[in-house]
Order: sequence, then C-alpha cells, then structure tokens
Amino acid sequence: MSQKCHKAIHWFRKGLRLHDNPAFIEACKDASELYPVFVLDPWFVTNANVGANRWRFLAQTLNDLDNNLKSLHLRLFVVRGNPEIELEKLCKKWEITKLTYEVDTEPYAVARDKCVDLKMDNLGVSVVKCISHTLFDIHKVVKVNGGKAPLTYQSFQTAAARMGPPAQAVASPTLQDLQGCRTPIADTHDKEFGVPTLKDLGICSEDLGPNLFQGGETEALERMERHLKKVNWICAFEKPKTEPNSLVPSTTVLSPYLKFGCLSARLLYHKIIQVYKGKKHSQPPVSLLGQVLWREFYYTVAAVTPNFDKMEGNPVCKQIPWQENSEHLDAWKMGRTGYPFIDAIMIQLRQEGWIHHLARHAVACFLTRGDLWISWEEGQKEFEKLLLDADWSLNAGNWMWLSASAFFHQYFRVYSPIAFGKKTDPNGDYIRKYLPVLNKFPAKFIFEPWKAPLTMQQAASCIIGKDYPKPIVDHDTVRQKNIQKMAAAYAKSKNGASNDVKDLATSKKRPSSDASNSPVKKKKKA
DNA sequence: ATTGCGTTGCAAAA
DNA sequence: TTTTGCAACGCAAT
Repeated sequence: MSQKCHKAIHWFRKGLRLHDNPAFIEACKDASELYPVFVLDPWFVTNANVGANRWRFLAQTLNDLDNNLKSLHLRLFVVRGNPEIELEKLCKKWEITKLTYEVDTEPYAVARDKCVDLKMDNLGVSVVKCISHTLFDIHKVVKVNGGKAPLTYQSFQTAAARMGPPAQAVASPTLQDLQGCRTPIADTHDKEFGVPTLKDLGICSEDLGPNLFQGGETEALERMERHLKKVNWICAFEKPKTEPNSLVPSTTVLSPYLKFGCLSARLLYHKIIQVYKGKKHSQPPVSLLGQVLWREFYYTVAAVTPNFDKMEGNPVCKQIPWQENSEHLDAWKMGRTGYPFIDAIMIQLRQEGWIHHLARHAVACFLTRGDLWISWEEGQKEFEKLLLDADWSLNAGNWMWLSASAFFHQYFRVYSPIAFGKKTDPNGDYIRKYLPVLNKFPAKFIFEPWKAPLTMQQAASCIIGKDYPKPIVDHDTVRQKNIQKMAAAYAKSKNGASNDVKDLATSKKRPSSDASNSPVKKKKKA
C-alpha cells in the first residue's frame, strides 16, 4: 500500500535535524521525490538582528544537515527569497503535491506560515505540520491551564503534569524508511542551491570569535551524549549552583542546539529521565530536566501573550519608566562600564556568543533595575544579536524576569557587580582572561580596580580612567535610587490597575493591605 | 479572605 | 554562621 504518489518538500526552518523530525518522516512517506528545502530570506541577511557568530553557527548547521541528508541519498536545497514566493515557485517547478514542516509558535513564524498555507491551498498542495520543537502542544498546555498563560513555573508544572509525559522522540529515517525515495540532483546543485558561505552572507572574519561551538546535529548529539555519561553530575545538577564565571562552561551549552533544533528537546528530556532512573536526583526547577521545562514555560507564555517582546501593550509586563542613555548603553554593550565583572561578561558574549545563565542575570540586572535604569528591550536586542542561543521566547521572558517586569517581583534583590562574581572566582581569573588589561591587579582589587592606590595602578600598567574606565555609575548610590523607582512603578501599576480617582480616604477596600504595602509607611513597630 | 510559597541577592546585625 | 532589612506579586491551598 505504499504507492509512490507524492512529490514532497520538507521545509526546514528550525528543527535543523533528522532525528525526532516527524514532519520530515511525513515528507518521506509515499514520496517518489523528496526535496529538503531551507529558505534564506534576504531580508533577514540585511535586517535581522543576527551577529556574525550566529550566522556561522547556522551555516555550519546547514552544512551538517546537508551532509547527513547525503548519507540518505538526499540533498539540501538552500534558496534565497521570501518563503511564500520561493516555495510557490519550487512547488510549480517540481510539481510538488505535499509540503511538510515543523510547527513554530513565534508570532512572525505564525504569520508567515499562514500565508504559505494559503498559497499551498491555492496550488492544491497538501500541508502536513508536526509538533517537535517543544515538548508539548503548547496551546494544549494553555487550555489545560484554564485558557490562560501560566505566569509561574509552578502553575506551568501543574499544567504540564496534566499533559502526561511528552511524546517519545522519533528515530532518524534510514535508507530503508525512504523506500527508494530520492532527491533529483542537477550538476549545478551546489551553485544553485548550495549552503551559503560566510562570504556569501557578508560576514567579515574580524567579527567572528573563536569557533567554540560547532553548529549542527552531529555535534549536538555528541555534546549531549558527552554530558549524559556524567551520571553523578546529571543527577546532582542544580542550576543556581553552577558557576557563571568558570573558564570552561559549567553547564552543557546545549542551548544553541536547542534553539536551532539541532537537538530535540524531547530527546534530551527522555535521555535525562533514563539517566535518572533508579537514582536519587535533583528536581525541577533547579535540575537539568527543570531547565528543559523552563524553555517550555517561556515558549508557552510567549505563544499566547501579545507583544511579548515589548513593554507597551504587553499584558504580563510591568510598565516601568526606563530612561534612555546612549552613552551608558554603549558602555554596557562594549564592556566599558568600569565594573570588571560586568565588562568581562559582555566581552565574552561579544567574542564567543555564549555566557552562563547567571552571568546573563548579572549584566541584565545591571542594565535595567540594578544600575543603569535602561529598558530591558535594549538588552534583549543586544542578546538577540550576539547569543548563539538567542531564542525569541526565552530571551524576552528572561529579560522581563531579570528586570522584575514579569514573573519575578523581588526587585530589592539586586546583583552586586562586585560581590556576585567574587563568590565563585575570588582570584578574578575570569576577569583576567577577558580583560587582560587588568591582569596585573592583585585579587583584592580586581573586582574594583578604581580602589587600588595609584602606585599599584602604575605597577599594574593600568591607570583607571585612562587604560580602563572608571565606573560609569556608583553602584551603591544608584542601587538605592533604583529600588525606590521600582517601588514607585509597582505602586503606580497597582493603583492604575484599578482606578485613579479613589486615592483619598473614601476607599475602605483593603485598608490594611494598602497601609502595610505602602513603601512610605516603613516604620519600625514599637 | 487569608496564608504560604516561589530556580539563583546583599550586607549588616545577631 | 545564621538571621534579618529591603518591601512583595501571582497563584494555590486553606
């Protein structure tokens, strides 16, 4: 009953892998010809917020995908242009009858796919979509949560638990699975449809950092297996206890692979469960499995919250009067704040494209509610450009978390740009690596070199204010001011949420709570 | 309606 | 070394 009745395109977008790719399997079914396609939208090349390191990661990923397809006697077709238009052209050219792709819940993708679906409908091409980027059908999670986005990890976990375990990962197709289905390849394939080089993408080599994380499914699976072998480490893993400033990553760095779908989150999920089996192990939210669930949490909220990557018009986001300051923003971006821990992190980010989660916390807090009082949207843009793992839902969600705009509200917990890094790196080796200009300072002053006496600065060949900047703000001062500003913004949103007019005495509703919560009323009792 | 709790702060006081 | 001040939102359990 396997009639070869289809000529199919599988459209790769995320999900740049062959394992656990049910939509790709669907394309193989009953197909005489199969065309794996990746559409490179030139608009993205010129306008999107993608830095050189992530372009390289994507190019490596596409090359790896093409190589893995070759072993199935298939090839990847990279085409340039608007997906809607290019796919239509290809469907006509190749007489396609079936298009398959993986569901993508990001707003731009939803809109794009809607247009493509319409076009395919007009062409009489059947469209098959499968869920494999997330653990669950996240709209079902929302439904189970009473039709609204879960706003806490707990409520997400409750909803997720009601979903039952995520589906098992689907195996990669074999030559047998393909049953002789082939990709017709022209001699001109590489010229016409080859994976673009960095030169094609307009990437200058001076913008590239060291190639620490090779893109692609092959490396993703190897990296995963390497970590899964460390059974004790997996079972004991607690994210908050991993070090933000270790010289080799203290976590798995699977995030870039999950972002592009080089690695299936479901596969990782079930592999971790296997390692746990019969052993005592840490629990969500801090466990390794808990990290996969955090990803799912943000994907879920982001999919059903309008304007999730903005403050205005975003119903889950606290409205806070951030201020613009392009000098401070540039200093933060370029690692010139005068706080070595912050600057070292930003330089690692710029050079290498990955920083530890807690390092992200430190610099995000510094930019927003901690020190500079600049909008989290600015930080979000910079992370989007520089992070290999920049993932729309997670990036926006985490920036709101850190700026105490959503999910997290204890805004008086402010990371110290001096104390936080010292805990796990008292000698400042991390700072010395990324800010070699400070290398000759003794440990006592490496986190606050402006306090070193001038003779010591001279001995270190680094005069603060000349060879390395003075702090652009005084942390202790701005921290206190900013906590007060946060209190004011919170109070305003509370009042504004109900009614402006009622301020004076008439409101007898919840008098005790109003009084006790008011920041002005801070009196010691008795 | 009220209470308890939540992935990851810090520094001074006890 | 542990506790407390900073001043606290959303949700689930009671």
